[in-house]
Amino acid sequence: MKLTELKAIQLAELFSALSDASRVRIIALLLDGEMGVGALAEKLNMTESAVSHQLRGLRQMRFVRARKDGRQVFYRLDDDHVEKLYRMGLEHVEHG
Amino acid sequence: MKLTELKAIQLAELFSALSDASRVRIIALLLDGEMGVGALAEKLNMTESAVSHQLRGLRQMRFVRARKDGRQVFYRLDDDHVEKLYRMGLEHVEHG
DNA sequence: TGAATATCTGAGCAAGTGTTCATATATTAC
DNA sequence: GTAATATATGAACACTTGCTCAGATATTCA
Repeated sequence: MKLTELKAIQLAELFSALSDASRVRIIALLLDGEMGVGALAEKLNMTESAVSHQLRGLRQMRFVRARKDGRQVFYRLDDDHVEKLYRMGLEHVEHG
Repeated sequence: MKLTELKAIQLAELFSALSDASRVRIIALLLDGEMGVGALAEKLNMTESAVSHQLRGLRQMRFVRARKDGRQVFYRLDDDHVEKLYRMGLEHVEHG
């Protein structure tokens, strides 16, 4: 399988986005629909700052998308690729 | 989507295995069949030591499997889940 | 306007990661 | 046995990462 160095780096970056338990849990919550930063923080038992930092990374990777409503910012998954990756990983973990 | 903390960690570990360009390139090479450490090192332009260190991680994650023949050790992908993850990631990178 | 709320941001730091280098182990050939 | 080859391993080090903390920005409400 031929693979350019650039694509290897892009692939690594893609998987890096899911290589942290906090981010995985954020994705898992967003699978059920959009959620604000505060609600995420409460569910995850993390500070809002920590969640916001992680969301920034996920946003830059185009894993999540933000929608602002008043002073709240609601996040949701950007496309269904993320969900596919997540489900395939879960399958591997559960009966691999 | 309910997700236990344990599974979040396991998922993160799974994706961590693919979160480095060197490992991604190793996987890409092994998609074409088994290969020895020296051959991998040459193709990847890495030291054999560095490759060996990475292979250990991939082995512990059950991503690759080793077969010893004389003084050479041939590595191959352990199952097809890895390939599926890889291809799905590539798809996302190429037309995401 | 000012206070309260929701989120974002930058600095700092402890912990983790990937490499190199030197050395150890294992196997083959002599 | 010794020498040569192939891989593995541990320590050290630079670099990255994810958090906390303090403070900035943006929006709503009185």
